[in-house]
Amino acid sequence: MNNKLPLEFYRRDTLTVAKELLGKVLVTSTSEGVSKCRIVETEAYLGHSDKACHSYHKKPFGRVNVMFREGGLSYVYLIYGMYYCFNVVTEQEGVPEAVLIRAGEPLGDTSLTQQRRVKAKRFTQLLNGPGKLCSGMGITKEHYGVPLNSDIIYIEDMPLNLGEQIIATPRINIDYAEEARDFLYRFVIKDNPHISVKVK
DNA sequence: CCAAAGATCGTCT
DNA sequence: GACGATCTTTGGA
Repeated sequence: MNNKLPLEFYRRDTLTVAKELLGKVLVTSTSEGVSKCRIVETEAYLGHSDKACHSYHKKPFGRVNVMFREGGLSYVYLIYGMYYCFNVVTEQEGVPEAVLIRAGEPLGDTSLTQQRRVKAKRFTQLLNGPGKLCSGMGITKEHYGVPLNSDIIYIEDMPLNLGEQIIATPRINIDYAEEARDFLYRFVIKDNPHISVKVK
């Protein structure tokens, strides 16, 4: 089976995409092998109105260039000099918005993910954070600007499980962003054990 | 040119 | 709960 989400899926309102990505299946394919996970936590970053967004009051150069392009591309950046974070670019060309994929639930054969995350003490800690997710799925700067219908990285359509609910909360670690701190732009699957930070 | 901070994680107390 | 690792990007002089 191969139901990759079409690129049109990403070329819509960023908050809608952030919510609808929950439950979908992220697939990566590297020289080491194929890895899959179910997306359980996302955050929206809204260019013009959002002080927490990398592209806030920015021109399309350097790291954020890909955010200004058409939805459906991958935006990967290095954080704190050590960890990658994986985002999905959304909206139309010229609207610099994206969704950060913060946590996933490993699916299928998880041996490769476990090899990449030898420090994880529990199964639920394999992909429960943006840096861990990139590490465990083998996502690096090589994936910067790659379209999400390519063979090396894509997302499969998948409905939420019966009875699962979506919760909106403030985003994690953006205390510097003044009023944007309080925006309810983080979305998680309620009660899922693989999310990065417990909902209060 | 240089200083400082950051959409994090693992370790230690 | 606090802190250090590590390096790109940014902002100010």
